[in-house]
Amino acid sequence: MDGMTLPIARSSLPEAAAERLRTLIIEGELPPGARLNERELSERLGVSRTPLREAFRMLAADGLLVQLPNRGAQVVSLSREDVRHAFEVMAALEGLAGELAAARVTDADLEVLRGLQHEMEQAHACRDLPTYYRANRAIHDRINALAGNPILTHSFRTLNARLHALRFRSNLVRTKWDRAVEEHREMIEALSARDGERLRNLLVEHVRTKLRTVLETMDDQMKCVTGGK
Amino acid sequence: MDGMTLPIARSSLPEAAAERLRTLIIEGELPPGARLNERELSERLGVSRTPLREAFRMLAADGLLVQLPNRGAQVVSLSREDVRHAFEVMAALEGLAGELAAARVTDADLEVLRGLQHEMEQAHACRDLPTYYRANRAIHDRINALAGNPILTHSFRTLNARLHALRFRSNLVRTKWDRAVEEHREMIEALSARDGERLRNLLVEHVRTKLRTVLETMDDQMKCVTGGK
DNA sequence: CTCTCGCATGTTGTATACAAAATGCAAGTA
DNA sequence: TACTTGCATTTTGTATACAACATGCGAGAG
Repeated sequence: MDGMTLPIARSSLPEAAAERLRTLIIEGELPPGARLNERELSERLGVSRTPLREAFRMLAADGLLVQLPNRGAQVVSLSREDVRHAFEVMAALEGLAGELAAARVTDADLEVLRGLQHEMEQAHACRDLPTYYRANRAIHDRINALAGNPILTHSFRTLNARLHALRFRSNLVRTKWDRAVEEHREMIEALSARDGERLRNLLVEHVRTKLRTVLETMDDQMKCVTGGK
Repeated sequence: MDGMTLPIARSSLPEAAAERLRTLIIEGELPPGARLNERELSERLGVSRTPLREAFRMLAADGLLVQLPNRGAQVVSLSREDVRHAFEVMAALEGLAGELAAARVTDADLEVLRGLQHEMEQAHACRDLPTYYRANRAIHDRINALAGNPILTHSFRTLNARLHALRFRSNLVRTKWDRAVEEHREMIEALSARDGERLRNLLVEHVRTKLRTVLETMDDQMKCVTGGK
């Protein structure tokens, strides 16, 4: 019998620990800059230091931690420049995803995307930010999946996780929010027309716009911290 | 005194081991598919299993190893599809690098690049493949560095390492070699003109051409293995 | 009073011992 | 002969002990 090869992939202890830590970082429980004490964390996660250290290595490779020799690991804290760099790469990756997706998308895929777009627009109309973000992310994820390139998807996810660690609750100015929704509509259009180049350009521009928004949010947060008094 | 903060970065044992393994893999000493016995390797590298396992995690994150729970690590072996995916992403990254580089390149940078181009053309004239490859790689590396985006550079290097593990001795057909050199000349031109878009297109096309070459080489090697008798 | 040096304490780095899982082989059965 | 089953051996996974290094504090000199 064949066809049932390589099914399981039971997660190992280091992987499980890494997954747990990833969540803690992205949820903000372990904030940027936090130092990670091995003994303390290993007790908290209920594993010994050995698998925990392997988990550290994995997260460091993902860019969520930085490890300093003999001084342990700490949660990465991104500078303005880091964010800009990450978004630049992100834009290129999303652009590629769009280009590839346009060449492979089926009518069934388009239906799903239109459904998500609809959901997103409703959330926009109701000013329901959480639902909006969920639908928004689902759309981007799906376009990426459509590209059918695991390496691309992996890079995309990794970069995304790094940026999510920032936890910018960008409380979205009306005009920008409106524009983002409009951009999404155009993206679906380009995809329907199988116009890869146009979709690429739209996505690149979309990500660049988001960068500007995020940077402004970071500035605001800076102001709150430094000039608040 | 300030300005001398964070200079050192003494390499830790796991990092050193990872670096060593990386070399062994890329040089082909550890061929694709090879299983890595922890005890044997730890003796060979003169470290214990603990740091070696951390090295494994790092290399796995780079995509040079795959780790199967309870079954150890083995050197990745790329399928045709994997190669195509890697090159697709590579093209996007190089394209981005070109675009950014064109916006930041100085006249001094251009002089260096023209020097490398000259070196490459001479190697081409002399049919000196090793020198050609070295100059070729130097040019691409430099364009990437010019982009001034560490995240981009890191992704680029990582993907490159993965592909180098293939060790395709593409014995370069004349026509393709000529064309590659010509493409490089155009790239320097676009860079001189600070034409980012053109440079991006050239680089994307350049990488796609290389993909075709590599795939053909892989096919040939396949033929040698399967149909050689 | 300030700065430096040295020690005490805590934290990370590595090796190793032990546990758990997988692998290969041989004997037994259909 | 082909296939299964169980055991011996090998290999990986985890915990822990010990060593090396970093950090912070206090005493003493300038």
